[in-house]
Amino acid sequence: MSVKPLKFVKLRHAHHQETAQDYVEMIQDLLKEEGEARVTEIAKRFGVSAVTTHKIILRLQKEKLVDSKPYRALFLTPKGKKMAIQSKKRHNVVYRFLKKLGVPEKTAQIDAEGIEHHVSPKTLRIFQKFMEQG
Amino acid sequence: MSVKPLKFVKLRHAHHQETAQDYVEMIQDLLKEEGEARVTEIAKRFGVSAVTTHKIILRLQKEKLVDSKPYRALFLTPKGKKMAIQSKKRHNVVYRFLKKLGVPEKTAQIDAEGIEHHVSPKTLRIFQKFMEQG
DNA sequence: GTCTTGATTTAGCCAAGGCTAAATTGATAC
DNA sequence: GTATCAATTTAGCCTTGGCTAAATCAAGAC
Repeated sequence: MSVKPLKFVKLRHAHHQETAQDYVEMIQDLLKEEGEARVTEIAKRFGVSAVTTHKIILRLQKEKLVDSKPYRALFLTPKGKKMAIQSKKRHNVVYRFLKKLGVPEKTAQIDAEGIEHHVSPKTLRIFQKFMEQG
Repeated sequence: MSVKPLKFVKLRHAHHQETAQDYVEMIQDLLKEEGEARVTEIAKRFGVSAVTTHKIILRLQKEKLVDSKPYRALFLTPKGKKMAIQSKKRHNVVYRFLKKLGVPEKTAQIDAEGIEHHVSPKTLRIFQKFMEQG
């Protein structure tokens, strides 16, 4: 058997993107639902402290995904918006795919949250086709 | 819309288990394939340094999943063996499920590696049923 | 028995994502 | 205009999982 680090290397890279994707998605949801996105509300929804959220937001600002002034609400940059839209789309495909398969609502929600970041474009297309036909 | 930290909290807990599961699976594979499991070979297969692997092994020893004496090969405790067997089983179900769906070999391998840790027992049973019938 | 060599371990660094406590600020009430 | 209060930020700590360089050890060569 040959040695295959590739899949594990990819896995580590995926992990590094997960937080960013979850956060931009959340910010987009809040902008839509509440009209604005604030650190405290994000923290509450993720179940972490506001400090943790704040630090992650700082990183996302450095990565030009999030835009904001000190002590003010958060916005997405065009880059952040694009990521949010793509993430949400992928999330929905995974979630609907699981439900179509017969996974109960709540379980589908929880599992989709974990699975979505590890579904490659190829697999996603297959999930989508399955939903449309199956 | 209500606030739901639960799914994200579960996600963080899942992450904390991932490394342990990947490592006990790998150790089991090496014991079977090579007769013994050594730090260097594990590191090579995961694509990380031997030092990183060593530190993770130390943690797994503290958690009573791995057993070994300094400078010697690694073994699984009964607890570690049990985890390895369950992980491998779940991994195989996810992998075969993806292939059954039509995902190509290599993609199925990569995606399964990321997805497996986020598939709940309920969803896993549905995957399994789909394979047996579908 | 000693030497060499490759494997393992230790030391010490970094980033990410957790936390609490304390300081700062914005906005609202008065 | 000032005081208050909640939200935000800073400071400082922890763990995990990365790394390189250096020290230690086991095992085979001689």
